[in-house]
Amino acid sequence: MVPSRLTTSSFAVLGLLAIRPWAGYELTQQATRSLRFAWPKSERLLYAEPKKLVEHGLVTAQQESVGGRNRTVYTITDEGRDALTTWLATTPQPPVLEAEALLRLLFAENGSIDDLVAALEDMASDAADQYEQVYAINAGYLDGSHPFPERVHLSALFATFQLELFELIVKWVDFAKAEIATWPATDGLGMTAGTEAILESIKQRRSVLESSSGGG
Amino acid sequence: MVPSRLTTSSFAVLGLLAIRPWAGYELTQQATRSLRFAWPKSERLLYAEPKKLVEHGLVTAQQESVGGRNRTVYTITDEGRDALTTWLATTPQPPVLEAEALLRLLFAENGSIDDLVAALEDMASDAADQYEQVYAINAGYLDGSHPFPERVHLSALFATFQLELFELIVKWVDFAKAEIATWPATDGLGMTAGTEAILESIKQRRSVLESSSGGG
DNA sequence: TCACAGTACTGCAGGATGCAGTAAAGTCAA
DNA sequence: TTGACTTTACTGCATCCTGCAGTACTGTGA
Repeated sequence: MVPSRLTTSSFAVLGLLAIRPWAGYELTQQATRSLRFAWPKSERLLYAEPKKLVEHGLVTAQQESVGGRNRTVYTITDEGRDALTTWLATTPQPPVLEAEALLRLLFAENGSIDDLVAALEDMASDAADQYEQVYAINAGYLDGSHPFPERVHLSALFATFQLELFELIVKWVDFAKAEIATWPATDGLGMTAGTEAILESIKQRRSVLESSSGGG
Repeated sequence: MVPSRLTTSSFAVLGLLAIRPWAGYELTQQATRSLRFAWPKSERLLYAEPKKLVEHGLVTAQQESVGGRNRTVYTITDEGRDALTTWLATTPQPPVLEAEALLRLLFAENGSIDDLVAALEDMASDAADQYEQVYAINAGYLDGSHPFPERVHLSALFATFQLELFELIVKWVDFAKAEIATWPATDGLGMTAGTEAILESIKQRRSVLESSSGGG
């Protein structure tokens, strides 16, 4: 049978296997914890990916007996390391954000002010929790407690992105709540003074990107 | 046959239909354009959703002949409006970010510095393009050119989130590039002076959320 | 008139998710 | 030591969702 094709998720798992060998279960735990904010995937998929990698010869599987119980430990092969390196030289997919709370903002005119505020507060609360988690983990790394100390330069840089993102969400929700507090209703408002001010401030904002390296 | 269950994507389409009736094709265009940054879904799904909504009685379908060609126009029902309002009172799913470029940062030790920088620049370039698009559309709304002027208060508020997010990405990539420029290689660096400084600054950051409304 | 872009979809293979289920081992308390 | 509960260690299946190819007709400019 022809093996199914390798996806970004395959390389996500392969990347973990490049750090050290993992059992299937460990892999799902590790991936949901450490990749949650860059490449969030279901446990079910994470169990399936290493099998696909074995079919492609990028990984080998060993049955192990720990305390009389079986588990499968996966180890990356030289071909696997090559495939990972090759993949890193390709172009990544653009980032994708899925935010149900923002969808509710766009359609807020069909619900109450309270519903809208509650949805945004949920988003902020999730972000605040995630901020706490990332903060707690990374602040701890200063004492050398990183599970793979030689990789801390990568984790730390990634953490700055996560924290800035969660901070942005929390702060934006505060801003949005202040604006919504001036609304008498969710529907039919159109160009209020507040909206005009927001659109004017957008127009002023422009310059921030011009000084940057952006270019496409 | 039992109709398949309504998903968040169903309500996304229902939300568009609450604004005005749309043909299937228009709906896919409108959804990919206006929901791209809150709820990005495939054209294929967007064609299927209104049919599901019809099965549930939330929408009606009319065959139309425009210039001898057929198309199906969908119109929301009263039940549809009720369902939308009910949905808006429920709790939203937490936001999800999928960023392949960040995955490449986490596994960068398996590739070159240039590969890593290129991946991050791709992400920044995508974000800069999206910034331009959102900027252009929203700056134009000041002259009253919004296709649904009574909804501009919602679009404008949403736009502030998008612009801040894209700006964050572009600026963070600049920061990350500056840090990476100090690296002699991608692998085995561990706790460099730069990494220590980053982790220290994370520790100092903490206070920013404490003044906010966050709380879960 | 002919190519090409836009309108207006459908079918299908296969990737991804959620949930339920299986089963054995560890953990804690009555 | 027995029983309840959690953790380890997965698999199967229905359904969801995506990407791609394909169909077919209309409008536009050269």
